[in-house]
Amino acid sequence: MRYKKYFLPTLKDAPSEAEIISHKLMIRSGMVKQSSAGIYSWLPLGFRVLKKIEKIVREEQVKSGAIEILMPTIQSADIWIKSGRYDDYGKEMLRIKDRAGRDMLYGPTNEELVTEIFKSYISSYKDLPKNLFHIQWKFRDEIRPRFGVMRGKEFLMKDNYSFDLNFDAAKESYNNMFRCYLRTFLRLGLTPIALKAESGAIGGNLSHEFQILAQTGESTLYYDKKLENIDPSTADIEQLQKYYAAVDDEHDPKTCPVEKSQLKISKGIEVGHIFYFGTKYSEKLNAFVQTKSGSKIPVEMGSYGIGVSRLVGAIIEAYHDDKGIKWPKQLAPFFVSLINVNINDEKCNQVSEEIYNNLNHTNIDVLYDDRDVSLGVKLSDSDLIGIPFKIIIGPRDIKTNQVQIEERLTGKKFMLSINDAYNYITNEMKVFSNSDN
RNA sequence: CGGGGAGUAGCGCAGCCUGGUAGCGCAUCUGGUUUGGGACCAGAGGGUCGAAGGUUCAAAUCCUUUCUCCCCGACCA
Repeated sequence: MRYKKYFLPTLKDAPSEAEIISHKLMIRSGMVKQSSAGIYSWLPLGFRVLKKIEKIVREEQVKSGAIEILMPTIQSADIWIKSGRYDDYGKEMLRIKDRAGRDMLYGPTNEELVTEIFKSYISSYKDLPKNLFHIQWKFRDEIRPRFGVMRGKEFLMKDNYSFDLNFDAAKESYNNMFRCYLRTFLRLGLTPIALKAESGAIGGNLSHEFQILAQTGESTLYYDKKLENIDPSTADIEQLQKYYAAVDDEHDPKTCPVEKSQLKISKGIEVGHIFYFGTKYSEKLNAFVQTKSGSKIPVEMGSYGIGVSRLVGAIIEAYHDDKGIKWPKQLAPFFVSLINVNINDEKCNQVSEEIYNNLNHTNIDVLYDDRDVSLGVKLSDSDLIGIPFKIIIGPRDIKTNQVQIEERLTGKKFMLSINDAYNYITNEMKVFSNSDN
């Protein structure tokens, strides 16, 4: 992408409406624009990151056996009346009437709808288990939206729903998702902390919330040090659930089973939540399946959510410095920032174009800064938007066919020949894309 | 919803107390000089001062109503 052709409105000063660092950086880097309280437009840069996070979340779902569907944002009130939640959900639910005066709503979650889908087609134990997910915009009319996209009214959520014959199978589905969540967050570059949680409005009796560690998080977590070294491929869920982790208001130093030296305290942001709720919805909405013996029993369900748009803010909270965002490579909107120091220098242009074309042919996302502005502006914009690598092509070094490489995460800077620079970047790209799988 | 704060140019702000017809920095545009970490000089454009009503010869400024946004709390992916 050529910068001059792109739409990337960066700002030196953050609007006064933004309070926390991720919100400020998202506005300054031109990722989002607030439309009204808690509702945002995603500008090109933010949209790229959102899609990358969504892709990783999706891939991990699929790997874990969930099947993707897409349910509508607007739902009819009648299934919510059947489940009893039309009244329970209260003012958080945005209610709408269509032209015929029918009661509709903008979905805050999808238990009812997915149960309706399930029961329309599945009636035998032979078709179980099933696990359906979708990634769709939700709307919750929050009393007070805040922190930018971290607590918006409109947000992108991955939610999935498991259907099983009995409790043991449902528990296996639950544990499968538990593992999937750990893998997903680790792959996003985050340290996930799973906490036993109250299940709130969604209802149920087995529930964990997933927080990620970030200095500016909303809640204070007390947890066993060992949780920081989870290996998702070998982790034993039963074992993991025994590790201590609690939010501050549930932590009691007198009863805490973890030695003081083994106890870590950190701030966290909730990015996921999983629930087992049994037959709560299947009974009310008549989602019954026939067992081997011919009897009909309500299907056992669980639901699992990840706040995809919230993750954008949460990850920035975890990855930034005073210059801007420091995207983990797998999430960066562009992998490399190609900086032409002087667009009026013929050799600089020629070499820049050459590297730009080569990177494009290798399918490496490159932002070519071809603007006629000073080097400082280009460098600080690149730092602000958090691109992992810079290739700096300037008249001084190009005389000896050298370019400078700079790594955003480490601050490492060094000179390479033009060819080596290209090879270095493609190699970095390979290293990180292999480590994902 | 309770408590607090703010709406003046795209962004950040001053002016309001003490009414006299709007200003600064950044950004934008033009010309020139520059160019290795947010350049400089000269010039230019851009605002029904959130909205409505009132007081007054005169309102960004005083009064009333209203809308919006932000922060703290209860709620949540």
